[in-house]
Formats: sequence, structure tokens, C-alpha cells
Amino acid sequence: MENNLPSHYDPKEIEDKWYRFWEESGFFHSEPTSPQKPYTIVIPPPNVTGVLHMGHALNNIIQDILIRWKRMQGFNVLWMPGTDHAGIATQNVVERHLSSKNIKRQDIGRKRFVDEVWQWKQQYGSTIIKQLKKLGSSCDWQRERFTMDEGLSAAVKETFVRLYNKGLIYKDKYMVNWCPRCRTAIADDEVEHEEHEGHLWHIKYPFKDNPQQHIVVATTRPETMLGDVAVAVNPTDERYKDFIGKVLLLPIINRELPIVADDFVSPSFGTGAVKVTPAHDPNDFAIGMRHNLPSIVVMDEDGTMNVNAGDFNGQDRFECRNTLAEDLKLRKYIDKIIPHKHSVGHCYRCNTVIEPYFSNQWFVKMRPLANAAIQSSSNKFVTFYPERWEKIYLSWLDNVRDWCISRQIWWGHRIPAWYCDDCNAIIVSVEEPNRCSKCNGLHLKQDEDVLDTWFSSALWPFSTLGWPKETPELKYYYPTSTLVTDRGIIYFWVARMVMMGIEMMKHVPFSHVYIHGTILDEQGRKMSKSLGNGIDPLLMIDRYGADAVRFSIIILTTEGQDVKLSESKFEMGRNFTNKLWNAARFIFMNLIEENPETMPYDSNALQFEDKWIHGRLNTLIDECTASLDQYKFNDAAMKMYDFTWHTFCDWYLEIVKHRLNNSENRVDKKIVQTTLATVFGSILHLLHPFIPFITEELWNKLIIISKNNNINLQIDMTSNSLVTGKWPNINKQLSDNTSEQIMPILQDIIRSIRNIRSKMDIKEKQPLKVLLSYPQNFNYDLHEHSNLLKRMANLEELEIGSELSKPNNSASEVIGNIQVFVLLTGILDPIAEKNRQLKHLKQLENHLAIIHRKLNNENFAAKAPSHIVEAERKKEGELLEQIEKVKHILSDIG
RNA sequence: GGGCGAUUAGCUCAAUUGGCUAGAGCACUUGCCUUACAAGCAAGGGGUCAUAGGUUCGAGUCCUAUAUCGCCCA
Repeated sequence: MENNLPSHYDPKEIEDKWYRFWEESGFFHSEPTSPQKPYTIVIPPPNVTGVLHMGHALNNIIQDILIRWKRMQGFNVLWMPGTDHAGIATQNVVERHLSSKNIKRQDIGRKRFVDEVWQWKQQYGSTIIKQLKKLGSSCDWQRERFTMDEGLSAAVKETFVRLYNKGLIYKDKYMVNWCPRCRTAIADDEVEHEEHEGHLWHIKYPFKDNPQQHIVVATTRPETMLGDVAVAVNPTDERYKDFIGKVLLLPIINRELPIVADDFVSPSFGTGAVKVTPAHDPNDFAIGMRHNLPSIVVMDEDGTMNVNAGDFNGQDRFECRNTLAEDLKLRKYIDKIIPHKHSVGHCYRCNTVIEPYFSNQWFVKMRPLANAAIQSSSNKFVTFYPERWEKIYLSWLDNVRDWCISRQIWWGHRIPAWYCDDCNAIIVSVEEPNRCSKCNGLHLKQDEDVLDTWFSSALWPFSTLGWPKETPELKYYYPTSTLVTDRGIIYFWVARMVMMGIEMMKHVPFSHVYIHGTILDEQGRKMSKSLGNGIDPLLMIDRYGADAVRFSIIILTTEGQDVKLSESKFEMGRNFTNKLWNAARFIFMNLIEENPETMPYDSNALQFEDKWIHGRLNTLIDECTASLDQYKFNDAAMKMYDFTWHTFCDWYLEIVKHRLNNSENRVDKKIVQTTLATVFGSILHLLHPFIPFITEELWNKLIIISKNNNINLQIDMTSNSLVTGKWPNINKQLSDNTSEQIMPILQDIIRSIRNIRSKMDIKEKQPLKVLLSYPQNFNYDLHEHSNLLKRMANLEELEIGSELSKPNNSASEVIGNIQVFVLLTGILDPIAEKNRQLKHLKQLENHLAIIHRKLNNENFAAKAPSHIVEAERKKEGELLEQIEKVKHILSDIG
């Protein structure tokens, strides 16, 4: 086989090819039959309307790393993928689509509209799935689920019926959050609060029996005054004490308003007198209940003022605010208007200002479910990473209110409740009833509403595994292992999955919850369509390759912290994949022989640097595995990067080049070829969960070239794919301690000679003469490494000896207890040399000062652990020795 | 109003239970197209760890306060 790799890595050539191979080979598919332990992740289902953004990318890269890593560790892994039906969002999309054809959903009716949505789903619903594949996600696509498919719909009905029968679901009239644009109720946590610069309108309400006198009430929403039924004051408020029980007249409308006393009213807000509008404010609703006041609805579902609003009938609520204010001004009812900051609720789907709306809705009774979730947290059945999110999750559970689950839209799981026209009974049932269970009547009508999408998402960890059927999958994979998500849906989704898991399955749905950071733009703002500051992951994949995108993102993501992202960040990943590619080029071209011989691999023949690199690799394997165990992805990635680039390429490859070019010692050449291939193969295994495409490509080339050239890797080379490869284990037999201790010394020596070269302006190509002096009690034999030093520092002569003295015309360097003398007859720049030494002396003295400060402190010796004190003493000795040597050198320079 | 996070090199971020002279990447300086890689190699420069107190033999790390920024909840 020829080594004909191009000098630059081109991801486009290989990514799709390997993804197809993996999928067709069934590597991502899992069956619940194996004797291995399962490792399961359910994907946070993206909206079926969604397109991949950077947040998805980060989320799925992390999941894929976990999944690929655990698969390589021998677990039977299942990554369960799918999408959710996103009731409101999808309905909005399809409605917009229809309106471009001048069709309203009301025109075509419920059935045809839902058909339209399904058609839309068939056509566009798999966009994000395709995009996840581009990223390399190794999901079990054969098991892909959708929250509206048959099985999951059955799970939704079953859950609803069980909770209803247990009294945990009820229907009631209540003040809910209403989106006038979506024309549906939404849940408390679907309301986003924003600070608005509004006004506080001070309006005069005259007394009925004395219109010359009035009470001033303050409100931020004057249009709701049309529905006022009372004015409330605090019973302790001296200003109003005498007026309680009297009657005011509502301006313009002239409705009679009693003055009531209620503790809820804060005397310090506004004027201390508030208007009471039970139909349009939750607090007023409560006051209305306490004082037996009527409710007057003045607004329709879409935010238009209705007939109760008198002259304002037909006006939009915000238009009405303006015209009403003008009217009040004209009629001198305005006392004053002051600027006022206040928080306004918005629909999280369409950003329309939420209207409190009194209506008949279905609710889940949360207290018992939340208590069970809290309990499972204190029992450590669920652990959050990073742990601080647990507190946030618990505080939500502590304060949670009942969950409004009915939505007045058409796309979703229709509520399995029927109303009997004959006896008004409510029948809740999984199957559609054909007659009333109470009166046997035949006139049944199903509830028009659908369920909140999060209701079905809450069942995701078990509904996707077949529940309510008792499938082998459910038995084997549930509870799942890790959930990976963003903090934004801890309440919406994580908490509700835990509650439903406990309630339906008697067990929490996952043991670990990993919360990753949010991707922000360069300036630290959230990426959003409206700001146009998003970075399209697919475009980045196109420009830099999926591996580069994955690696860059992971390097930037430290545990749970937000990520400020800009396109230039991807260069890092691209450069790394290119480095890896070129390391492979070099290795491959050095593995290929014209007449490959078969030679047994004798680990006793390993040379110093071979043992060293194996030792470094062992450490890397240990550290990376530990980092991944703690979800420290960036830590593991950094270590792999550093090892690959700065240990393996910068040093090992450079050190062994001469052995590869030496055609005489064929045994040694085989040793170094085998070591190269083994270490590189291990690197590819370690990197595979992070950058699956390029590692797979290079691994396949590596094993083919190795086999063709009779090189036996010291790791498993039977696997034709890293997806099913084995996560590396450390191999102590190939390493030793001595090499790990000496190599850093050799590296320091080499660096110091190169440094002298650079400072003295000597070309790299010019060979140098060097003396190396070591103390008599030196523990290691440096002579053994003479050739290594000569090659790496380009030396023509190297004399190594004990206690050698400094030759004339030499630049020198003190490295611990070793001294390096570079002979520079005729080219030594004495001033430069003196400055070098002075600088070094200063460094050493600064360091010594720090150590003396510690040692001179009596308490240090008395209280610090002895090994720390010992270490400081040892350092002190070494520094004194070095300082003496440097001073000696300086006196020699003069 | 309550809670959480952040503040370390010009920029983006690291730094085990407090313990080698605080580290990377990018950018910067100098020299190199050296037969794997210029998306590269070699050698460098650059930090009062936001501020003020405190605890400790010892603080980037723990405590208290302040400032700035961000997020969540009400």
C-alpha cells in the first residue's frame, strides 16, 4: 500500500463515508439481550421544528463523547434519540405556512389542520436529525421516537388516566397565564418576565355621594379598570380608615365600587389604594373571592376589549390603554403619571405580553409529586453535576404550584376526557368510551384541549422504551444512566421527568444529571435569531470539519461554565486535526517497507525513549479516564492535545527519526515502528470519542499498513472500527521509572543549548561543541544518552564528565546540579552572556527569597506537614548550589 | 427584593482536599520553507490572580464586605 496522504487534512472526504459505514454496520444499535451492563442516555428531544444551533451541538457532542467512551469501555450502550412535537411552536409554524396561502386553521377545521401538521412533519421534521448525524452523533436511530407517535401517545393517555384516578389531575376554574396571540393557556414557568419601563397611572375615583371628592388609585394597566369592581385599602392604613365601606364611582363607566379592606394591599405602594379587577389579575381575583365580589371580563381571548368595555369595545388592549388614558386626561381624572419600572410576563414561545385570564383548565397537583422528587434527591438517587444545580432544582420543587397542562390548540395529545351531554359527567379513559359510565347516555363529547408538550416529554425516559407495555427494553435500560442538558430546562423537563419517573416507574429516570453551560456570542450575549449573532454549527462543520468543531467546543467548555464563542475558536480544532493527520503521514511513510520482514516483538529490546513514551501514555490513559469519570471533558481533551502534540510529536517523533532512517539495524527499526504504531493507535482510541471521524480514518489506515508490513501493534488490532474498539488500558510492562525521571533532564539540557543558540544568534544548522558536567553523586548515567543529546541539540562534540570546569569562551547554563557549557570560541558575545547569567541569578535569588521567607518563619517548621518543610529545605539547598555556580560563572566573565 | 455564577497574561479560559517559581490556546517578539505538518518548527517576552479586610505556618483557592458583569426566581 502506498502512503499518499495529502499534506492537509480534508474532513469532507471522509466524514460522510464513515458515518454511513457506522450506521450500516449497526454499531449504534443496541439490543437488551446482552450479558453486559447497560449504559443509557435519552436525548433531550429537540423540537421537530428545530434546526441545529450551537447549544444543540454542545449538548450532543457531550452525549456522544460519553456514549462512545462507554461503548469502548464495554458497556452495552443505548443512546435513545428522537424529537418532540412542540405543540405551540409547530402549530405556529404550520399556521404561518397556511396563512401564506390565505388559509386560517379555522377555515379547514381541526381534522384537516392536524393532517396538514403531519404532512409538514413528514416533509421537514427530520431536518435536525440529519444535522445531528453530521455532528457524528452515535444514536441508535433504529429506535428513534417522536412524542406524537403511537406508543408515546399511549403512554400519555395512560399517565393522564392514572394521575386522574389518583386525584393528581383535576379540572378547575382558575386564573391562568394566557397568551392572546397563541390563544392558549400556558404554565407558570412558560412565562418569561422582563423589566419594562412603564408608567404608574394615578387615577381619581370620585365618591358616589360626593363627586367633588375622590380617592386616587395607582395602576400600571389602566385598561383593566374597565373591569373594576371595588377599591381596596389596607385596614391599618390611617389615611383610608374612615372610607372603608363607602362607595366610589368608576370613572367613565360610572360603575359603583365599594371600598374594601384587605391585608394584601401594601400601604407603601402607589397611593395605598388599589383598584380591584378580579377577572384580570390573580391578586385581585383572590381579593374578589375574599370579599365576595363579582368578576367582570372586559377582554376577549385575543386581547381585544369586549362589550363590557363600553365605548372601547373592539379595541386592542394596548390601543385601549392609550385611548382610555387620553379620555381620562380630557375628563380630568388623571392625578399624575409617573415613570415606573415593572416586570411584565411574556409568552416564551412568541414573546407576546401575557394576560392573566380566568378560565377552566386541567391541572396536575404538584405537591405530592414534588415531595417524592425532593425525597429522592436527599437519598442521592439523583446527583447533579455540577452539584450547585441541585439547590436550584430543589428550590423550584419546594415552591412549585399546580401545573396547568391544558392548551387551547389543536396540535398535541388530545385530553382523554369526555363530557356527557345527558348527565354532565366527566369520563376519563384511555380508550374512547361509547357510552356514559354514569348514565349510559350516548351523547359524549371529547375535551377540545390538548396537553402541554412537556407532559409527554416528562415521560420520555420510559415512554421511549415502550412503557406502558412491559418491554424487555424497559426492563433492561431503565433507569437510564446520565442525562445531559442545559440549565434552561431543569424545571420544564428534568424535574418533571423525575416526578413522573417516580410516580409511574417507582424509580428516578436517571442517576446523574450533567448540566453544561450555555453558548454565548463573543460579547457574552445569548445567541438568538433576533440578534442575528448565532454561529451556525453546520457552516462551521463545512469550513473546519465536524471533528474540529467538536474538539474546539469541548476544549472551551469547562465544567458548567458558559462558553463565549467566535468562529476563530474553531481554528484550534482544525489545527489539531491537521497535526494528527500529519503525524499519521509521518508514521505511515515510516512503517512501509519494500520487503517487510516478520520479526517477533521483544519488549526487552525497547530503547530508553520507547519506554519513556509508553510511560507518558500510561499516565495519559489514567488521567483521561479519571477526568471523564468526573465529567471533566475539557480536562481530558486538553491532556490528549498536549500529549499528542507536545510529547509525542515534538519529542518522541523527533528523537526516533534517526532510528527509522537506519536501515542496518532491522531489529531496532521494527521495535520503533511497533512502538510508533502502538502509541499512535492508543492515541486514536483515546481521541475517538472526541473526534470520531479522523481517528476512524487513520486507525483503518494504520491497521492495514501495519498488517501489510508485519508490524504487530501491542494493542488489539482486530477491530475494523474504533466505534467497537477497546478503551485503552495502561501497560506497565512497556514503561519504566528511570526513563520518566531522566527524560525531563535531557529535555532541559536540550532546551538550554537551543536557548543559547538563539540568544547568541547561532544558526540551527551550525553544529556545536558542548561539555556536560554532573556532580559526583549524580544518580544517572548521562553517557547513555549522549547520542540523543547530540542529535536533538545538533552537537558535533559532546563531552560528559563529572565536575568538569568551565572552558574559556563558553556560554553556560546551570540546570539543577548539572552544568552545560557551549563552546563558542570567536562567536561568544560576552555582554549577552553576562546578561543571561544575571537574569538567571535574579530568578534564582527571587525564588530563594520566597523559600527563606517560609523557612525563617518558626511557625512554618512547627505547623506545616513535615514533607512540605522537607521539600522546602531541599529546594533551598539546591538553589544555594545553583546560585553559587552562576556567581562563579559571572566572576569568570568578569 | 432573594439566589447563583463570573472577575487570573492584550483576548478566551485553566489551576485536585489551601502547599514546587500561577499554566494553556490565540495574539505578540526573534530565527527558521530542517524530506510529517508554515494550519508548521525552535527560542522568547508578557500576570499586584477585581478591591478592602480577615482566618492560616502558608490564600488565586476558605470567610466577610464592596464594585462591575451575567443568569435564574419573585
